[in-house]
Amino acid sequence: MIRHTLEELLRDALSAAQTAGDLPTFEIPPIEIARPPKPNMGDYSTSLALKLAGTAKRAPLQIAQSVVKHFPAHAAIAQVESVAPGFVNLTLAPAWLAQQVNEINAAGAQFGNVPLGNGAHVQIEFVSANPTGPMTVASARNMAIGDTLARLLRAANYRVATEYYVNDAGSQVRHLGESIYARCAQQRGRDEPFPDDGYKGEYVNDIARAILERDGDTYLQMEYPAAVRALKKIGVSMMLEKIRATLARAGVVFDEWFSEQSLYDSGLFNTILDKLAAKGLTYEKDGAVWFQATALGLDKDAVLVRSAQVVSEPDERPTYLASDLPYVWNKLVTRGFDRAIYIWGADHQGDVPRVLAGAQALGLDPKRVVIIIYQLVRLTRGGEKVRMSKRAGEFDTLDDLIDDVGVDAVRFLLITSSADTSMDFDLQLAVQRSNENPVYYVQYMHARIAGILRNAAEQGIARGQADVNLLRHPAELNLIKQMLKLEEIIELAATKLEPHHLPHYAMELGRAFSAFYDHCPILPPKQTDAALTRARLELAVAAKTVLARALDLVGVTAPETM
RNA sequence: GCCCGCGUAGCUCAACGGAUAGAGCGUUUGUCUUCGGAACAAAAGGUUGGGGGUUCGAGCCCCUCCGCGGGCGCCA
Repeated sequence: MIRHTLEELLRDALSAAQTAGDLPTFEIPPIEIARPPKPNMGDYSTSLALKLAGTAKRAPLQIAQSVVKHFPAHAAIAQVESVAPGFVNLTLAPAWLAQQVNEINAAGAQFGNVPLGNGAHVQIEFVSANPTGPMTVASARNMAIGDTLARLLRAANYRVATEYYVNDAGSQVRHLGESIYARCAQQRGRDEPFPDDGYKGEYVNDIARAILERDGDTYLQMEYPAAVRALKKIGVSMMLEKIRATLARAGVVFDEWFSEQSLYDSGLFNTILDKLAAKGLTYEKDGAVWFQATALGLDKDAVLVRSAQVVSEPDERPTYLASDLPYVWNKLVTRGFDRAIYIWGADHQGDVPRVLAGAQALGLDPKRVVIIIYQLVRLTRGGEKVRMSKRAGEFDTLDDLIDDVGVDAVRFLLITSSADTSMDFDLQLAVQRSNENPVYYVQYMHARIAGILRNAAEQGIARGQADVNLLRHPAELNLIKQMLKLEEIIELAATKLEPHHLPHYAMELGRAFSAFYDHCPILPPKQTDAALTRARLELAVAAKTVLARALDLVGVTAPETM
């Protein structure tokens, strides 16, 4: 990556200046490179001279001048200059830039990959919505962030496993089973009361109907608790199928669907309790089992297993935290992931310290646990706040949103702002706004290139024997620079786990192509120079590849026609 | 009350502690007898919520107010 090359060259320059006595001897800190605000300031810049002024005991500008003086010659660099108050600006060489078109085309779909992760094994767990109803739009941001992150980390040389944590233990899924039972009975004409905590959505009726159709009255003839247990299992698996289908529409496929219940069935839950107890980090109080989180610096202790007085069902006594602890152990020890990444909404931020403390209590390095908190999307419809309650049956499904707005627009929109930003999302506006979503601009540029390539083929223009050195127009060089930036964006986004940089980059790249397209005719009859046609076709092919990659990383399609 | 996040152009949002704070949409104007006009070029639009502080340099870091969202239970 050119950026890293420049860092090394700057380091060499500093070191050479020290050897020559132009600068005093001091330890050279990590070199940070930025992009200057204006094009006439070059392509890259560094403020290292400003930062070194103290340690080097020289005026910033003087340090910058020394760096320029000792900067090694390099084919990629056309100009190095110092500028007040102490910046060093670097300009890339046109000949080198033009050559990069061949490099990009040689790399093809691999272009943009960076070695960052060194093959480390990372798990990303996301969505993990309760399997008690269809996916709602409330899960959309979680899904978009998690899946884009997975794609990004793969591009950054991590081994990535994606996982959906299925909350199939506890009272919520029991309520689902009870709701299905009630609907089955009602559909058979029985006067069965609907449970207070039941799920009132119409989809429960659909499930009941399907079950009656398939299995007849089997479950209605069973003892109630056994029937609920059976219907719960069937309901969960049917909901998961529905959720899986919705996710597939959105371009999201999970490597693993991990059952919460399995943590209890396997005995791992008890093992973890024993481990904590052995360290003296649990105690009993009022019939409940507590985790002594205060011993790890937290404000208060947390309940792991509720008392019989509070929760009658023994299976439902463990809290969320109780399963989070064996789960993190399972991730980091049983399965040996180097890092476990969680994507949680801001409504779970309070659980973060407890899980990290729990990991630490179990002797795991908390740095291997990364919990990304995203701010909740504020859903409105025509300015009115939308309430989301699966239990009351009031919610907007993700399927409906995809029907109305389209997968590409939804994903692009949701990933454009950083996880820390509370987004406003108006379901009514989203439909109208779909045509002005920037995603279409980027896709259009891709389709446009595809159209040009089709035209070229029709005109019998074959690729090959192109001399990319003919590419010297500012719009051509700028487009190449933007394409090269993909590597930096992937490295940045993967390092900081911030997928929102991708859509902004895609727009920037689209603009660069559009400007090139407007200023530089490619095909006859507009372009009469056959050699230039071939060179520009190479550039167009490269641009198409990079645009497609940028879109794919966000999970957006790159259409050949629109 | 305490904890976390956020307050940037009319709207939705960007901006490794760096240079004159940028995009999209919207508004206004222009370009082109369209290699795909879902385009390009330009303009208007800002005291980065207020006030202090640190720094050569602050939208970004610290303090403090105000506002918004979320969390603070043997709920899940």
